[in-house]
Amino acid sequence: MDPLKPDLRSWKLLFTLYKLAELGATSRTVKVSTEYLSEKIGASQQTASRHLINLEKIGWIKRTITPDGCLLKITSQGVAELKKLYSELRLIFESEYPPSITLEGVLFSGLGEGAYYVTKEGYRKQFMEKLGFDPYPGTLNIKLTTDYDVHALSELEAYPAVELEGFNDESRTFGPVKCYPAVINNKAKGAVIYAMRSHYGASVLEIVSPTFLRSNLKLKDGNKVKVEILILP
Amino acid sequence: MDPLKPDLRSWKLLFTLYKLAELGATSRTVKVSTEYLSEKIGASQQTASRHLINLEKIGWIKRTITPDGCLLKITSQGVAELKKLYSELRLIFESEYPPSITLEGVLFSGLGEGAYYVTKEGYRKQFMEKLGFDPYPGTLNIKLTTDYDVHALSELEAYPAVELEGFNDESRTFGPVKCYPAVINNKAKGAVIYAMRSHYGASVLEIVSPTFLRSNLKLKDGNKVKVEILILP
DNA sequence: ATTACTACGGATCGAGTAG
DNA sequence: TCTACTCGATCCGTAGTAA
Repeated sequence: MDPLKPDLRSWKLLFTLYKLAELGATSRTVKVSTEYLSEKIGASQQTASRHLINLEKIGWIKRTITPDGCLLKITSQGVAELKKLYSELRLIFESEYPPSITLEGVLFSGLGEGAYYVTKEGYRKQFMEKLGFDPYPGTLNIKLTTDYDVHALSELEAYPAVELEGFNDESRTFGPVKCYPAVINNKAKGAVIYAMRSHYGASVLEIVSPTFLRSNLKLKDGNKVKVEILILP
Repeated sequence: MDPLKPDLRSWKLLFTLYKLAELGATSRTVKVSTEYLSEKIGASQQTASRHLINLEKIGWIKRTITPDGCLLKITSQGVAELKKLYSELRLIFESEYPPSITLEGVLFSGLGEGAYYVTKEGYRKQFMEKLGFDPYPGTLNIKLTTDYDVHALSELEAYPAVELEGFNDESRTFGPVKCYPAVINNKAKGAVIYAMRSHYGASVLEIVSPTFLRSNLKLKDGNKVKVEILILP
């Protein structure tokens, strides 16, 4: 029943809350009988009553019982719950792109040159500015193993990215780079560097992060790694 | 499990569908394991699996099982379900007014003059045009009995209405009238006529409909009548 | 590693009913 | 009438496990 950890249980209540919102309970105090509500939610009068009791308990509605119905109003907390649902759906339907893409692959040791590029001041400054972290001097190389993952990565190209500008060094030119914020193994923050180099073809993910992930996440070569790439809205 | 009649049961599946949409399954084929999905919906792997089976059964998703996860895409039918939810929420939050207001009162016999006004060609024509029905020559008078109902009726004034224009007869002038489409006792279509006359003060609802409601709904003086007033978006 | 079956137990529901 | 309690029945999520 913890509203902070929405699971199937509180979702049932959210459905009832949603139906109350349909009756106008977000803006006005509405009078509904539990019998009437039960028809709206497709359950029994007793279930409707119980739901109202629980909704009041978790603070999503304010309830006053009268001899011929309940006077109900959704609290600001309840409205916030519905708005959360609403804005998530808006993101899904109004955004051109999916909110995230999750890929999986196998960790392997690269040639160590990721570190070289990442520590170049020209890039490093931009990592801090645009991604919000100072990159650990080294990258994680993930080999994609399935057709699905390779294909999904190729789709990524069309999505909006964080763009790092190219720059000139004393000795050479460094090209522009595209990055995508990402979450590694559901835990660590980082970013996928797209096409920094094409040594490995289109089936390798190169990941930069603020910490040494191999030790932080206890990763070894050959481990499966999950990378959730976040698409900018 | 009937998708056309959303209840607590199908809502559970809609919840899972919504979580799949968050993963981008509306626009792409996504690979998710039932274990991963179970975390997203706050349930067990087995429950996630069952939900996917049921979602496929009712045609909301297309599913391909692979050795390391399911390839899932939400069907157009599934997307339609989510859009229905989305547009309902949009109506709730983006509309200035509640979608409907339900009032209750007691039927009583009026002075019979409702019939006089309703049959005037000047009004009758507009009823047919703007409300879509030819009014039965007679109205239903509902006396509101609780403070809640009287107060709710007074709020109605601020909401957008169907406006019938005034007109001139040989003998006199008929003023403009505001109407609200309504459903009587969850069954019959009709309309509330607002302030056609103020004989009864602010605690009486006058209802016009295409049929003789007293016989149609088996109503007698003193019966409780429920009127759901529909607010224009 | 997956998916998804069976068995079980607790959560939830609806009938009856009290207040 | 209304709400909401108790109490069986049912449902459904979970554990264990097969494929």
